[in-house]
Amino acid sequence: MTAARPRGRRGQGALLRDDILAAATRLLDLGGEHRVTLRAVAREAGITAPSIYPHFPDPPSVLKAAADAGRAELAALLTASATRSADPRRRLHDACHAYLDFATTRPGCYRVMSDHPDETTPGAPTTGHLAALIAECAATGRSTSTDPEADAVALWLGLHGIAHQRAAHRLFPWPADLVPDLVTALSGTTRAAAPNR
Amino acid sequence: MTAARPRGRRGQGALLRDDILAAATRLLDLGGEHRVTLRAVAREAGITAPSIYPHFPDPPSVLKAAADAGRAELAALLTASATRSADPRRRLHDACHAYLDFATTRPGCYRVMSDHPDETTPGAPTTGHLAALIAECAATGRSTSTDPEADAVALWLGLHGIAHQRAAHRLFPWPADLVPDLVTALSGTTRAAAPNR
DNA sequence: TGTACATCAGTGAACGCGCGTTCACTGATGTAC
DNA sequence: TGTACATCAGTGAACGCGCGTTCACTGATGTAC
Repeated sequence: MTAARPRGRRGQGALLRDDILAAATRLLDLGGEHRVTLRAVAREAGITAPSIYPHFPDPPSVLKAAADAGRAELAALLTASATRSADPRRRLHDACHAYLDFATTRPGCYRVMSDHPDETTPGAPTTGHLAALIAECAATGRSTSTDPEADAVALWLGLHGIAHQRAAHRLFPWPADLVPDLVTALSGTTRAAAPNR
Repeated sequence: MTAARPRGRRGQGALLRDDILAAATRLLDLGGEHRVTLRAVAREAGITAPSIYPHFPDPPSVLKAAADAGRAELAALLTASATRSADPRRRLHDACHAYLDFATTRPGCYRVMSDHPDETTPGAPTTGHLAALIAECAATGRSTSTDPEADAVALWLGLHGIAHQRAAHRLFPWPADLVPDLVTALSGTTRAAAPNR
């Protein structure tokens, strides 16, 4: 339980919404979805439970908002990863590692993102980024992909499989080149340029 | 709630264990893990809640037992899938479809299997089957795999990604050849013999 | 500038619910003599 | 063969807990005059 939150000033009520979301995300990454109850979130945010109602109609909508915030955060990380290399193959691998790093450092948030997905576009924001990168590789002769959109979906699903099972078996000795091999196979890129990571 | 279960005869007490497990599995596939409470399982099995204690020490152990039973069931399906074709490539694809069919028809059970995994060997029983099939393909020149164990892990993770996200987006129009393409890419088999399924 | 008032951002007590868990018990069934 | 008894497979009532949700309220802050 956090120290009591000072009462907001008039007109600043919306600030509490962010505090609630931050508290929920903290609980999520600490102990998983079942820890995110209205009362627990209120305790974590230093307020009382009824104070949540003006900002969220019910508990599921808090989780949905946390998932949406996670997707926005992941989108920013993917965008940032594209600035770290000039080689499109390298950028593709960097994006995949950014995805997996997010899943590792924010396990509860990652999980709630797949359990409360963006219903209209599964894979958002990941598949869009990956498709663009695969298309770029294909356009410059670095990938044999003829359908970057479909290959991006397959690659995303592979990454999700890795992220999800890794979270369950943190100590298991996974194959050494699991990630680069999977990325290479599913993106149709040549093995030669797999980055040394 | 099921009709009251007739009281077992003397010496038949262990039968209730199977009834409890069956009730838990039913709830699992109907509504997910959070529906599996001791009281709900007891209602579904037609008994009272305290009757569960002689058979399971606590709620998590019921879920763990359900996951173990699911793994045994999946192992049997994978074994059965290997009898349907003489072509190793075809058998590999059949095994992958058997895996995905299990995940589709038993969603709650599949999910609890990944949430309560066999801690010593992740991927059991799937990776063992897949590794043998990939090795067979490689031995007969139908796969370029040089490390069937590692490739089986990657393939399993890809299948898991598909199974897990499909469950969340049942109506999404996934790429038409998603499964055969992913299986082919991750197993190193040649595209020519992908079965028409 | 002063003052009455409306509003905003919450609080705190209370409710009913389903849960896990305990305990004493019951009644049918098998067993010892 | 008959009968007393031990045991087994459960039952049913009760407990304390955390939960979601409601309601009347409070006290600081801004606003109208």
